[in-house]
Amino acid sequence: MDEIAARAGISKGGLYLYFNNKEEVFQAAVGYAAESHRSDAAKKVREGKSAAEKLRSVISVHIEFMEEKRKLFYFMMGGSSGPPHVFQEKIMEERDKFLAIIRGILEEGIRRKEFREMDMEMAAKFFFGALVVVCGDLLFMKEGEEFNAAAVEEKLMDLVLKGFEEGGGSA
Amino acid sequence: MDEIAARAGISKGGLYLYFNNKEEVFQAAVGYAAESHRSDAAKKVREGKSAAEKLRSVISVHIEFMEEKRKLFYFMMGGSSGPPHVFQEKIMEERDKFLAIIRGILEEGIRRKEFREMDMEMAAKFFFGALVVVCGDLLFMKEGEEFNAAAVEEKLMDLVLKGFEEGGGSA
Amino acid sequence: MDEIAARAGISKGGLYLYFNNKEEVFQAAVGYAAESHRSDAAKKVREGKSAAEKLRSVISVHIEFMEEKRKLFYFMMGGSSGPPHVFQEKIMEERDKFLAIIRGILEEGIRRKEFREMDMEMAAKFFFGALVVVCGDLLFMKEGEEFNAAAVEEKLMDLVLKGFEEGGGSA
Amino acid sequence: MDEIAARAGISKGGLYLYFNNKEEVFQAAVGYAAESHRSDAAKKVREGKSAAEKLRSVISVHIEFMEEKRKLFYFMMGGSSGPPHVFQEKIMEERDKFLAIIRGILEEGIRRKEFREMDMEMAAKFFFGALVVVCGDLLFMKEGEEFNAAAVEEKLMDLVLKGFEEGGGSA
DNA sequence: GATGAATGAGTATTCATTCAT
DNA sequence: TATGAATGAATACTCATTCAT
Repeated sequence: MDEIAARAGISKGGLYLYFNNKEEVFQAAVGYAAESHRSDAAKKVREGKSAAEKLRSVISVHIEFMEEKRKLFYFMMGGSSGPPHVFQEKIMEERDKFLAIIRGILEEGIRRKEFREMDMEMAAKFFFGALVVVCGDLLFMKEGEEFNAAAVEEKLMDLVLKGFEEGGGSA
Repeated sequence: MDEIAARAGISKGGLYLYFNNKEEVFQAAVGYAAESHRSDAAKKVREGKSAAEKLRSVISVHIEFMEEKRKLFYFMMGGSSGPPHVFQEKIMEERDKFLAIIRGILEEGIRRKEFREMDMEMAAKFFFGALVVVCGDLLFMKEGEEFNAAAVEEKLMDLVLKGFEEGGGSA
Repeated sequence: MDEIAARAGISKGGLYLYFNNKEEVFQAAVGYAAESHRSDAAKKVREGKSAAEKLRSVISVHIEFMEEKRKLFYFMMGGSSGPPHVFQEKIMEERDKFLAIIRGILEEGIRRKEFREMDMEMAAKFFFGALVVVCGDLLFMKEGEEFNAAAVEEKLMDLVLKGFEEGGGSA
Repeated sequence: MDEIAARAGISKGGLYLYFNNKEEVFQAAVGYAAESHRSDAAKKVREGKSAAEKLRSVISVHIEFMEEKRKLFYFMMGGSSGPPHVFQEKIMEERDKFLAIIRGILEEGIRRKEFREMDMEMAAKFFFGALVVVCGDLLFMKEGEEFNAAAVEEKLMDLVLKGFEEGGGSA
């Protein structure tokens, strides 16, 4: 809390005027970041024409998020005090809201026959997991290193849409 | 450390005969688990005929791992004290070794024309992320709930191989 | 201080316009309560004909005080922060003034041959202690419970005047 | 806790090996002191022939206690953390056990016709209050001052047995 | 004068680490 | 070798006090 207060530019006691304990600070930080992430995603998704285009928007928003929010990410991992209360309930809660956005896109894609029939619950997690791990590298970039967002976006979409298999639909 | 010593059936002081500090205990635990995970995976992978079959083996081994090692997983997440020392370097290190196995399978698949050309670095992370998040639910299963491993395996493989797109090669 | 200010109907900062610190607030509160207690006692004592009647007045005023000033009493016991600054000097100071009133009654009683010769310093404390502890129960009365003031007064006076011994002067 | 640990000659952490929190330290200290006080009193009381002699024993034991346990008394008044949880429940609890001893003596005295009929509950508090306040002075004695225990004992017993009234049984 | 947001010294509690036995 | 009692640095939280408005 000392450090958080210092970074926030207020006193330790001041933190407690707005939050009752560290858990609440944590939740507020996670909640705020997740909400802005989702609203960024939702906005860009709305602009997409096809479901595929929308998925691509989610990817690009996530990449931006990872580029900007490194610090917050570290805080989220350091987490609130004590054991990982069921793996940081707040994080899981926000994750689930994010998964809902993805599921929405999948539903639309299936309706439009852009995507094939599939277990959407799982497919959403599939996409989310792939996205998070692939973009996770952004947290470990050194000063000089480059991260070609456009290329990552392209390749990720390709894998998501066509899978690994040779002779897929793209042929 | 009290709890770790108790579970290990030795004294707290005894722990320090074998490890210099908590970080080392953590690293040993993670290292051991990851190694056995990898060797289980490697063994089963060797039995697979096709690259696809091998990827499927990775999935089934991971599911077993998650079912058996819940406790360890919590420990890994609770982690050593303090902030995510560069996101738990040891975990990342072991992850990278695991990614290497996956990359190996991908290479083979591409060579055999089973899989198409792709950025293997990214594809490995893609597969790994999807696998981890989809199987992460196993950590939150309640006593009574069921987890149909065979079905999960099936669906995951299908998504990995053919992607989301309608009219893929499976048709 | 937050709570005190709130109860006083002014702002926390305002408290510091009238008092320099919490200790002074405490002293003022104790002083005020003690003074009004003493003046109530003194007035009723003046109306008493005999010394015994006057002692009885002290008892009845104290009972009223305890009934009305519970809250204040808790505050006095919670006290200012830290260790009992020589057992709350202010409280002792006010106690001593109260003891003086009792001593005055005893003197009068002895002069009038109502009371026998005795160490008045001690006798005053004797009376005061008995009074405070017996009436202390008032602080712990539950909502429904009854406290028969008249009966308490009667019994206390009887003990004070005649003591425990069988075959005392009342016979 | 820092200070308590220092005085006890152990480390702050060490305190927590034996007590779970400050409240428990407080209770243990009060409990221990009260128990030894009561057992001292009980022992000396057993030696007394008459009920009066027994009451006198209680007085003399209490005087010794006050002389020896000043420090503890200060601690008890500084109390555990927070507000006077219903006036320090533990203290009240121990006080009640002490009152029971006094009541026992009173019962015996009444049975033997040494004492007259009276409300023993109240009489016990009466005696206890008088005793505590009269002997409370011991806490404030300066270095040079004298406290004549025998004289205090004598006078207190006289007041308790015969009361204030002129022409009592002592005549 | 009056306010209440902001401060930071102070305190109870935890837990990785040590060391006498 | 093995133990576990003891340590003390670290940390979340409180609350009397201040001061810009």
